[in-house]
Amino acid sequence: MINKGRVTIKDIARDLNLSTSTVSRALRNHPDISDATKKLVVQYANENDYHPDAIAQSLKNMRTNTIGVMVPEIKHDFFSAALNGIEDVTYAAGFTIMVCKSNESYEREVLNTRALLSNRVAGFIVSIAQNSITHDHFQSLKDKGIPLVFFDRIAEDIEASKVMIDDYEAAFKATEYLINKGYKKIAHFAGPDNMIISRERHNGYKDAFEKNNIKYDKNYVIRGGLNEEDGMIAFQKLQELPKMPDAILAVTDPVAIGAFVQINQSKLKIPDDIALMGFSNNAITSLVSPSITTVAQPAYEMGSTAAKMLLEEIHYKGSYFQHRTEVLSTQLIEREST
Amino acid sequence: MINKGRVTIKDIARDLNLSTSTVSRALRNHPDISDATKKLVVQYANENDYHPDAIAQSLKNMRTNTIGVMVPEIKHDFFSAALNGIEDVTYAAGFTIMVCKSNESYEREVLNTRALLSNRVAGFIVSIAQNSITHDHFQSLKDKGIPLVFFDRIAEDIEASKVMIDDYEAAFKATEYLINKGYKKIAHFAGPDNMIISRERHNGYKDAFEKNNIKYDKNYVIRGGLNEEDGMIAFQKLQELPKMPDAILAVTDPVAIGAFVQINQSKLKIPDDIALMGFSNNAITSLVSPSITTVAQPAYEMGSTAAKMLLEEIHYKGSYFQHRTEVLSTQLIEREST
DNA sequence: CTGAAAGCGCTAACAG
DNA sequence: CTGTTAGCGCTTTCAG
Repeated sequence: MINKGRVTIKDIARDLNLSTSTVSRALRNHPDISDATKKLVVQYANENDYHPDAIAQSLKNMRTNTIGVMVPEIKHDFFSAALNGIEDVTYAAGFTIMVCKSNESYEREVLNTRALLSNRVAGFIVSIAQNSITHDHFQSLKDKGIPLVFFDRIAEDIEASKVMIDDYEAAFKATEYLINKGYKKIAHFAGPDNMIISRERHNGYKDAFEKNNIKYDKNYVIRGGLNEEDGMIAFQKLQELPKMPDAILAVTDPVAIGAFVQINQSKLKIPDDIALMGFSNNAITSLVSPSITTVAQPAYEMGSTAAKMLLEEIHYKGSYFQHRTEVLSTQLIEREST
Repeated sequence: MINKGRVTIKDIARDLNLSTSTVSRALRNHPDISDATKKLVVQYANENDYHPDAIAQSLKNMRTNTIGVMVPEIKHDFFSAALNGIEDVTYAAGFTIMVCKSNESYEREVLNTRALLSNRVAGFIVSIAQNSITHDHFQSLKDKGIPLVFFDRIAEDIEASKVMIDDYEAAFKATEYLINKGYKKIAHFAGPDNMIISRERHNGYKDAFEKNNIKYDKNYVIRGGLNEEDGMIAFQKLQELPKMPDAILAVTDPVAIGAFVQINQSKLKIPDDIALMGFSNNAITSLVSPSITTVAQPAYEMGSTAAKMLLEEIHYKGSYFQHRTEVLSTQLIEREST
């Protein structure tokens, strides 16, 4: 056994005086093979701890049972929940996932795409990095005919399956909820302008004012990133304004948490001095005190849906796969912070 | 181009009137090849978007640049932080990770081990499932000569590299801290007895009483799992006791959070009626109110250290690799709950 | 029902 | 400096 105890089909064939093709067929339960031979081979394989070499199979079949997943971060609640959903679905389908994180960096995203490509993953599930400049690396996957599904942070300009929520509507409703609660000066901690989720949420926020005939104050829109540090920074910027708002709508829960921490370090009280609202329903928002009102985003389902759509495309036999965009529903969760 | 636009060495060789071996060597910057040929080949490869097929390389070289990672859960703070550390280190070394989760299930752990094995991962990084009965599947990896590193949830009976904290000492100090704070009846929400981290933490807890000449009350040890639901259940069991304790030491932060939620639903107040202490320093423990005292466990470092040790073993050229056990240090973080 | 042979993409002796 | 050849482990025609 040259390869450190790894039993191959060849070994079995030799020991059993059969050809490799017969062994291969017996193992895959091919109808041509007699039951006697099958039994013999399978038993021998089990006894000798034979396991097919997925690498060799992949090379031969020109396809792997691996799915490439790229997320900006692993540690964030939203993404780790989505990963959970992806893993559950792909596991059930006999696939394994290669997980890469872009760390919100364009360069790392490009390099990881290449690495996953080199590993001939059967398909990609991607949530785009905050700093992603172009989408050429994703377009080239489509050009190569590799199935690709985006979730949450999607690319509009690429024809692919997508899983998202209605960010516009969710932000609109969130803002309207605050307005109805009586808040008049509502600030928005927005995300980067190059990201669709940021833009949509910002637009929803903006339009809620219009519909309710309230003047929209540009100065109350603080632009930044999507993570906790960004929420801290945004609140600091807010404090430099001549007049503080009476509510904040954060583009994500991490941003809300960042703001939460800073607010608690100021003399302001939530919700009396300033209300706070997040976006995602991370576990933490229900546990802090006061608990934070937020928009529940079905992270696990977004992941599992993306995985299901990808598998569908991978298994699709026809010539032209019709891409869909699944829009999952959100839910406003009212808590103590508003 | 038969394989959907994928350029191979063969294609380049044909178009450039060279042999495949020359192209292969030129691409890998082999000294035998003339600079002129190298330049020609490399340029052509770039222009035509050539990327080496990692599957074919792996088959040929009998090794992949993939590392198999198995965790009980992805979503938990501790594991997602550890995954982050693993991903950063392996990415820097040019490896990609295949991530599987066992869902705390023995069967799934075994199946995943097989799947990763089939994919010929260069090595394994594992944190064992709560319900893992035997470690045969891991032993068989060692038998096959595949590098394996355990972190946090280790297997004592397997000779492999390990990354852990001194669970005994950490629990001992945590308990002693509570004792010194004046708490007399300290309950322990312990983990499953088959897990080393549970046993060690339990032993540390127990011995702290002995050293301080305090009687240890078996009834105050509630055994359960390691997750949030388990903390909830444990607290319910605790309430059935004739006399409530004045403090709880939870085996993990999720268990502490579960208890936290239940306590808040009872009439008891933290820390006046009952103190609460966790284990890991999950982000959430600092944000809830009252914030929870806990033992900081360096999750990211445990992951990155495990990855470094694994890479070391993978790259080791000698005949006998000396396994180490790295014990990372913990830190007691005092907060409002005690 | 079974076997021989070719080939997936790549690398590495071995020859020139 | 470059080419020929064989082979990694597996599947799959094609031929008996």
